Amino acid sequence: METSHSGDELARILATLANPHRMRVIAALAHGRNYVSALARELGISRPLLQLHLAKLEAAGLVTAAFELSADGKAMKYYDTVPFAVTLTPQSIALAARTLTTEEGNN
Amino acid sequence: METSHSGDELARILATLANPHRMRVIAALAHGRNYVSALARELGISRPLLQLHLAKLEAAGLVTAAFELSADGKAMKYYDTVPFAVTLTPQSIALAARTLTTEEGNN
DNA sequence: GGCACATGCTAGTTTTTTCTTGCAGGTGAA
DNA sequence: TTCACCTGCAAGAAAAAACTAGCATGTGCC
Repeated sequence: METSHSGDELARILATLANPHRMRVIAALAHGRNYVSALARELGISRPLLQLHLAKLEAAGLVTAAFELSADGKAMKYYDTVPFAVTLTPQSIALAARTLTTEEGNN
Repeated sequence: METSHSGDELARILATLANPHRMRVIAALAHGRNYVSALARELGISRPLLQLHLAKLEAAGLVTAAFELSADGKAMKYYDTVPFAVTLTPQSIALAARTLTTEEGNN
């Protein structure tokens, strides 16, 4: 299910998804949840970089994070995808554009 | 109708749509085609800036351009939206991510 | 203790994108 | 000719995003 987004929300979602790393993160998490260090190894990127992308995905509401204690007592941060469905058409863009809050008045 | 996109195509489409100015351009053109100078006035942005955004929209295949002679013989460049429909879900992202061509092997 | 694993954060660099400014060309009409 | 339109392009500045490197914390196990 998908509620309708404001123009700013939609712009943020699109900007977030429009990145190869983040697309791969979504793809990896679609197979199942994972914690950041393992995910970084799986994707072959550095952990700080992955954390940056995860933060953006979470800010856009596309993934969720949950702390969990492993069997040996370590705190792991598990990420999972949030089910979303966004349909883009000229009309849906036009509708969203009406609620954009970027200040006008530029030349 | 919408054919399925490669990961790179999808990324480009999303990056292109994820911009307030370009969303407004799509919205304006959804009401009807227009030429760039008039469109710039309508949107309240400078013509060079609009041309930049139109070029990106055209490169992403979201709008088309056509030259046309006005009644008084001036060459006008008319832009129009291309009907598109892209649905975004974790699964569709995952599918597209498999065809990304960004070189891997970074740390 | 020392190693291997987990997390977080931040400062600084590199790269990309966005935007402005300014110039060029063309047309028709007064 | 001059004015009001239309187009195109490019150089440089400004802003935003991406990325690296490094240091901090904590845990359990050998």
